[in-house]
Amino acid sequence: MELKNLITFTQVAELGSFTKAADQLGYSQSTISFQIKQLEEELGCLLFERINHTITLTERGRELVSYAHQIRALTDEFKDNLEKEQECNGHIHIVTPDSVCDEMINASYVDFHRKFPSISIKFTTADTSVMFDMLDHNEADVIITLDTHSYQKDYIIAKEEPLSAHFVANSKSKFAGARNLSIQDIINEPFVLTEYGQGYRRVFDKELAKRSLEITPVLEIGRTDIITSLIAQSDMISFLPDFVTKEMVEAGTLCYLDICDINVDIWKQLIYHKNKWMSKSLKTFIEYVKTLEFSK
Amino acid sequence: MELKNLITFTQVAELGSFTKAADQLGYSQSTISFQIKQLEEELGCLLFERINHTITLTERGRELVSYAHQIRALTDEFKDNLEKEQECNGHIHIVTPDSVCDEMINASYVDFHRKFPSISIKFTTADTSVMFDMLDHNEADVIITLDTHSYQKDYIIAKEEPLSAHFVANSKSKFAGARNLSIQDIINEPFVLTEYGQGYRRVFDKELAKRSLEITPVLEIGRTDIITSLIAQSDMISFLPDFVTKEMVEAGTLCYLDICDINVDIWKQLIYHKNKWMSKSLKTFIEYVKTLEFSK
DNA sequence: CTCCTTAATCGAAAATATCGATGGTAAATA
DNA sequence: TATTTACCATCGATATTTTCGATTAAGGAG
Repeated sequence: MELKNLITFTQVAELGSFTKAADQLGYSQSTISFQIKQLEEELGCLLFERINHTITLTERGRELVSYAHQIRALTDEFKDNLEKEQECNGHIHIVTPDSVCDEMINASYVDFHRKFPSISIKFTTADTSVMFDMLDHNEADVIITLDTHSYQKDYIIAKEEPLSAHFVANSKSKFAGARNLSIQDIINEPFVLTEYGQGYRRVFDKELAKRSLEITPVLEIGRTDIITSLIAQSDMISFLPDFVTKEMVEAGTLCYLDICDINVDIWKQLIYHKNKWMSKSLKTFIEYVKTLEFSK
Repeated sequence: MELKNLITFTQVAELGSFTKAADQLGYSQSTISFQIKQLEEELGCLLFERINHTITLTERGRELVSYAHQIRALTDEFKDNLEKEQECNGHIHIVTPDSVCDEMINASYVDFHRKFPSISIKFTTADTSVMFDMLDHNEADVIITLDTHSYQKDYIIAKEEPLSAHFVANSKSKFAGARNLSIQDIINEPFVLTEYGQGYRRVFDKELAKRSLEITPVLEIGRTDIITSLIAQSDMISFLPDFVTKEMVEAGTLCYLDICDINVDIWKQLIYHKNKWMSKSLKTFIEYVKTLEFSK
């Protein structure tokens, strides 16, 4: 039972004539005969009675008219919805490190939701490698990484920015205000760092390794908000991107340490898979993120 | 958007695999690819995302699944209904003379309805010629005629019986009990006859005409129940099929007149059009009527 | 590193839909 | 009454569409 035949059928039923339906639908009359016959054979019942070359709907035919209309209504409704959706709604799954998630929720989410209320967003946090796996398995629509400035042919980088990062401590720390410190000066202090899984932590470790140095942190944790609040209450030191600490530094709670002999190259990248179907909402989201100052 | 494709689509969505759906549906895998592609092109949107040879439903795809299920449910419901109807229900339009209508309603309808409660019947009364017109225009499903023993290639006679008919009068009539009367003896009495439109009335007139006789009835009326009750209360005479008068004759209210020199050949016939679609209910009805004593 | 699975693609073959012409019938018209 | 018109069924030829099988490319598992 194909939709095409059903449409022909309803047209015939409405017009009460094969010939008229043929004209209306742009078929030849024999085609209409064929299509109706096909329907009748498939359903195993007569839909029209033909007596003296005029047709009358049978009982079954009348019922089919009703069903056909319902089916028609459903397909129309679906197509209407499709067009409306061209407008913009849908779900987006975005995966980021904890820190970025925090930042985006605090800084941008309310605004985004106000502008595009019909786009629903799911935030998940994950390690860099997991994020790429998720892209590969289409479990994430976009990811944001804090890592080296990487490039791979399977992924598209929608936006990227170098990120400045500093060693940070409580502003009452003995290192606060000290000028031209060396990494050696602080290497034995108690460190709180993000998990190794986070890209920029790996970049950081690699940079130390170049100098044959290594830090064994007293605490490793993904949640950067927890790290900053810990540092604020103790003499621990961390190494964090500025966007995480900026607020507290400006408020005078934390301060950057002036370590001159290490320079970590971290990038913040907005990435999606090259085969990703760009729904309107996904495009909208990406365009929106592009307007943001990434590392403010 | 053809139903075939929708079925394929739902199967793919359910199994999460083109290949599995192909196996299940008995298609080759390339056919599934083609059908889905066809759907996607027609709808102008991606239904599945393909990343690394695995498929994921898109937002639209998920919606289509829901619509497809609804459509599927509708067609299933229709087909179920079809099968149930094989059982037997529907409407039958039967057209008869007044007299037959009366008889059938009184004698058989209650029984028929008890046996086949899901068959609804519409009775209409009409003249013989109108009845045949109605068959020709498929306005009547079956007709019952009281007429000559006729045969025409366009019609199928499902059942037929010769019908005996008598001149009848009030049992207190001066002719009651009289033996070997001639038509001449009663030709000038006041007659009440059925309308000329009823076949057997025409047969009757023709028979008289053979003898160069003619009756001008004092009243012509289709309703034979009215004729009989009139006769019962007056000295009028009528000519009626026995099934109409039998009861009152047995009750002693009316009596047959013993007219020997006229013999009217009337048949009761159950007729339908040769192109008529024999629905189960129509078949049932006809079979039922065949079990009846037609002219009891 | 190899085997297995997956989906896309392509050309050939098969199946199907469509058309136009024809025929028969009934109704409308002259 | 004869003629024309309108209607649907049927048939053979044609056009279109669908399907298949083989191949390709790429990831995943062992």
